[in-house]
Amino acid sequence: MTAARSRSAATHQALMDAALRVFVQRGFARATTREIAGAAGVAEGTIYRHFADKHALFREVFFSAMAGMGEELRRLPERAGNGTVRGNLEYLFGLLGTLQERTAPLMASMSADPELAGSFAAHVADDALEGFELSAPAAPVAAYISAEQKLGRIRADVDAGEAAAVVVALPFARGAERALGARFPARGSSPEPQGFPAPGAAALDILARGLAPPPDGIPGGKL
Amino acid sequence: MTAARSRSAATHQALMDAALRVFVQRGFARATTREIAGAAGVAEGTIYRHFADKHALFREVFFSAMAGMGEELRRLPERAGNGTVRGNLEYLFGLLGTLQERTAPLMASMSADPELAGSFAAHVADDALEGFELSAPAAPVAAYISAEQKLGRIRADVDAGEAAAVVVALPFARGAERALGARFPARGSSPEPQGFPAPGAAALDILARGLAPPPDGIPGGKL
Amino acid sequence: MTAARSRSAATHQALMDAALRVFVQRGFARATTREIAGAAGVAEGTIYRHFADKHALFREVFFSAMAGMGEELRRLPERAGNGTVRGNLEYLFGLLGTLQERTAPLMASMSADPELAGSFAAHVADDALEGFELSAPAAPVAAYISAEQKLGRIRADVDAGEAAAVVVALPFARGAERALGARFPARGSSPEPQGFPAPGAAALDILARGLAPPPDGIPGGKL
Amino acid sequence: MTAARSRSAATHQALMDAALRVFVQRGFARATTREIAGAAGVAEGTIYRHFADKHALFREVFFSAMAGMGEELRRLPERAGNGTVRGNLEYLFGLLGTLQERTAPLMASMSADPELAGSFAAHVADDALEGFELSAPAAPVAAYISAEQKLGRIRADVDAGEAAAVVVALPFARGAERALGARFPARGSSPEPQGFPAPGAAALDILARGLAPPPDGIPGGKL
DNA sequence: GATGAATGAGTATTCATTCAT
DNA sequence: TATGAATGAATACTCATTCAT
Repeated sequence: MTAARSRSAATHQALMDAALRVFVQRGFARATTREIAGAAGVAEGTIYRHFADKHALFREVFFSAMAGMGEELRRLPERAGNGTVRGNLEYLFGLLGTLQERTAPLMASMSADPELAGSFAAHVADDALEGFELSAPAAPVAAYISAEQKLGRIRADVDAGEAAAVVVALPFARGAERALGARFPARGSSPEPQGFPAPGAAALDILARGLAPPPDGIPGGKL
Repeated sequence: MTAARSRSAATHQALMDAALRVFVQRGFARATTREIAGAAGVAEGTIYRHFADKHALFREVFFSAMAGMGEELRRLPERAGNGTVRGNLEYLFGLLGTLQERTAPLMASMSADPELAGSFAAHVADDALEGFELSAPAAPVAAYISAEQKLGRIRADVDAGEAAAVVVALPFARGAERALGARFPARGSSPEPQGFPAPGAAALDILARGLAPPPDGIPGGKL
Repeated sequence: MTAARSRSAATHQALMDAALRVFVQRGFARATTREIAGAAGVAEGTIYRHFADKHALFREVFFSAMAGMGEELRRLPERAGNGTVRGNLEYLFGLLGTLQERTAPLMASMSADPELAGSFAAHVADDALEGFELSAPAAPVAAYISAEQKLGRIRADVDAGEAAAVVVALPFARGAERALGARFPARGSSPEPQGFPAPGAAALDILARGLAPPPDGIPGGKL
Repeated sequence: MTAARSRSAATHQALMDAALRVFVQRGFARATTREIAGAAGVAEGTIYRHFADKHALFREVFFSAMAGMGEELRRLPERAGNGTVRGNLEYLFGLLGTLQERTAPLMASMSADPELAGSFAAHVADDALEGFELSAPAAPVAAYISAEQKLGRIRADVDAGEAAAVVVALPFARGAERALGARFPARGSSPEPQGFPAPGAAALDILARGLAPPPDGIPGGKL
């Protein structure tokens, strides 16, 4: 029975891995159950012993792709006061970059397919979400910014929520563009994935400066 | 003959309008030629008198959706030195926001479907692109920033290209998230399209401050 | 009016020519009215001013392809007694060869498409057949053989009808095979149209000998 | 597993049988996958579990129709010297007649449809041809004639290849004409399949005489 | 007479899903 | 559990034919 279970679990995992590969490569709509089963080395019918349907398979793959990230994100506010703000933003960018890298191609399938998104939304509660809210990696970021504001390391006169949105937008845009760029065979020019450059030192500088409190005695100044 | 031509042109436009609606509502993959024809009030076969295939229809719809935007974007550098930097960024956000609003749902279909993206990339040269480069709304923005740097209105020690990427990321992320949010029936809570709030005053402040030159005599300071 | 008529007649002929080309190249089933109209340099709808439908166009093309041949064939019996039997057979082979060459590809379409054949059979009486019966180029040949038998130049103990069938079969088979061979890209070997070699001297010899009356005083002999 | 396999094999065979019927009755171009599936008593999609596409189905049907014939034909030269030449020709006519009867309607579809013929030619090497060359049932016949020539039972001064072409032409023409005749609803007259009569005793006599060596001491004589 | 835009029934093919083994 | 043959509804696309101009 343990053997049976582990065999089943292995099949399950093989299916998830194969599905991720195929979803990323072809997109959900063009990913066929036949190809997924083939890539996993099982029969087509086997998919339906492990997942209710193609949508369910996608959901499970998606959740697995962002597993663990929620936990790290929720711990972000604890970093307030430690190191430099810029350093913490850098750490956050790394976190969000990884998340984007993992989920951007899958996300694209969802935003391209309302039916899929609908089935996803409908089942979000049923599956284990581990506290990660889809549209809100911004929430823990806002909490972090708020905490830094109380410590005087981020200027007090910006709305923490909006600031969080700005911060989160950067790696999001980068990931999305990179995912899109990967779809284009890149005619002639660069074989490298085009799109926005990774948010590097300059991007961090701009954001950090934009958030930094004004030098003592000097107000924000005109813009 | 004129009547015939105008009849044909009317059908063409009806098809484009209907296709845009259906592509946005269902996504390219689930948009059927039958539904598009039905929405346009013509027979299915009529589609193929006006467009080589579904991909060609998509391309034309996409180009039409971003018509004119390229021109306005390319004129951005002319604004350097006029008004305030913040004001110009606000104008740019409006421009990019409109562009995103129009193209985001179509863009999603492309990033979700490599075959579609491939056919798009393959035909980009053939269709009238009006100078608008797909992955580079950032280029004219970089030119604008560069010009402002020469005028001393943006600090000289940031890379114009990276700064442009940061600036462009904001409306992009907002548009993409909004498009994704629209896919979710929003269980219970807000009927409003969720996602990042529009880049508002706070976002502009942060960016403008991050780009602003240091007060006289004071270097960039530690971050 | 004469101008109008001749303009119309020119269009009619252009259509016939174009249709013949396209029917031969693509076969009736794959020949589209669009391609035929294009090849004739007229609009698609124009076809229907000159022909009731695609079947009618085919019929007219077919009849035109074998125009005149009937007359020559019917005069064959007049050659009995003139020249040599072998020489007359050679002449006949030339005649039938030409006929085959012209009609074989069209014939193939008919034998491949019962509906087309049916519409053809149904309209045979309505169109001008000029005395040419489809399945009976054998009839005048049989008459010729009969006449030669009476003159003692062909042995009397063969049935004229069956002998005619044998004679007619040769160019028929050659033409059919040549038409079929033309369909095959001829992998590697000869770029020439394969198939049976043209009925040449040897074939004529065999037939002529087979039909020749036995030498005086010697019966047919055992076979 | 055995059961599954036999079930699959039965479906495969049912599909082949049904396809043969429908191809013969309607011709390849007008044979719809729907009708074939219906005739086989399976769903339309099932066709594509057994055959790559309609062309592949046609090819397999065609090969199956001429299965075994190649073997018998290749053994023809072994008959040289046995029985009478006329008897051997009669046997050959039977063989070729059967082959024609089976393949003529399918052959017609190929000669009427270059695309089909092309796909056929392109895949001939991939499928098992069992040594049967499409355009050359004449080859083994030529070998037989050659062998008889060495034995003095067929006159030495005819080219074996051309003689073979003549011999083969007879059943070919008869089969082709019969197939064509079957397409015509036979207006009024004979309900019997029209066309050339079967190559009967007379035809055999003519050929046998044409090939027979001259009586001792008498050369071929004038023709 | 000629046009060519529009039609819409028809076609081959795909693919998620089921179910007997 | 796993299989894979079978399903059948759905889909993009074709093409002979019509008809208003």
